Amino acid sequence: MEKDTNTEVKIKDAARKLFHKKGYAGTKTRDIAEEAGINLAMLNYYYRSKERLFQQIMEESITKIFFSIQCVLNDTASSISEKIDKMVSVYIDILSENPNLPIFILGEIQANPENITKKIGLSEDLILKTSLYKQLKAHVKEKGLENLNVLHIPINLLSMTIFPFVAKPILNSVSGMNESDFKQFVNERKTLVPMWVKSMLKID
Amino acid sequence: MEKDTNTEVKIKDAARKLFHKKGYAGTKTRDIAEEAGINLAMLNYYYRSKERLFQQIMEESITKIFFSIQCVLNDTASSISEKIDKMVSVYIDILSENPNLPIFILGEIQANPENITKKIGLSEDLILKTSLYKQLKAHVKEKGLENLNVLHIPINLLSMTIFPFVAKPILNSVSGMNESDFKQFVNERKTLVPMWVKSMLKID
DNA sequence: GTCTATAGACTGATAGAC
DNA sequence: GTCTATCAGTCTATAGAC
Repeated sequence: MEKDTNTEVKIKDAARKLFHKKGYAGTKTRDIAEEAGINLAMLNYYYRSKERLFQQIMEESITKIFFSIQCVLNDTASSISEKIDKMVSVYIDILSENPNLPIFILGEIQANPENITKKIGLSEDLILKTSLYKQLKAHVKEKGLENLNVLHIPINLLSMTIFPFVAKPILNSVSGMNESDFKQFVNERKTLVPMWVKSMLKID
Repeated sequence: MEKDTNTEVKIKDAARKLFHKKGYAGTKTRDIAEEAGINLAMLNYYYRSKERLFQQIMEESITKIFFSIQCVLNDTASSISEKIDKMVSVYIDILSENPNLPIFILGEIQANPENITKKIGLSEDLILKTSLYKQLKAHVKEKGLENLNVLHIPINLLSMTIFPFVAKPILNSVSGMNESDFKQFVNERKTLVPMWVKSMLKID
């Protein structure tokens, strides 16, 4: 067991912060060392190389954004309505604490599609095989919405939940929002987004 | 007048492609030269520096994604409904031809918020002072939706329109979509997204 | 305008002292 | 484990021939 401010942890925390903000190519190992308050040589002592350090950060990031909600999507005990509420709430909490996470992952995938999508297990299990997806398929049939491609629904849910965070700096500029305004705006969406999505499904 | 495949244009086309995909830090001048089929020295002959070339690409990109729809948003002759239809349609066409544009701009802003937001004129004119925004303010009052912060509406419109493009590589992996499936999926949204947003506003 | 060759600065990584 | 010093490779940019 190590104390929670030891060198290894400090390096990873600094790396996460800088990789998330600047991406792999935009982050220099010297910047990570400076941010962590340690020597450049320590980075290679603990993590062998910039590439290996990046892989660790990327794996943790993928886990956080893709697998955090899997238990919600696959809870066979909960209804569609409950899953929608929970999903939006969980995501908004995650993104509030990791605002740079979505652009980081999407940017790295765009720059290097083969590496990222292959390395991580992005299979059809993530959406098509979830309990939520099966419930949605049954629901649209029951409600006479057969013409609706069900995939639009989770996409809308994720769109309206994630997009305000990726557009946050622009929102600040074009609407004069400050940090506190943004917090309130996003908090309103915890109830609004589920309401809108349920309306698309004729729930309630 | 120059022929449309001259060196200067070839360099800019190559630079746009690579900057959009890899970002500023991830793009090397040698890669731009190779992609353009010209010599590295030519890049500096025509554009002085990587930084200046990037600024030109960035300005064009900002114009394309922010100012292309300003005429739609400020058309005093059209209704809210017509503006929504047009906005989604125009954006989907732009993004279909420039799929890497949103992540490029959002990524550069995240990496360097001061530079980008300040350099470009991201004032309140872009949304708060548009004809659409005024129409929306009047509409929610008329429909008894005063409790709704109007800003949620354009955010939802942009969310549901742009997000499928930024998540395209993930969508391919998790849903088995190919290029043709994606085209159809996005095309469906040209009618679905306006329908959903109008429903939020109790239009129709 | 276009090329080759190279200068000059930066970056990732390591050797070796402590 | 931590530091300083430095190597080897890469990157942007330019000088100079044609």
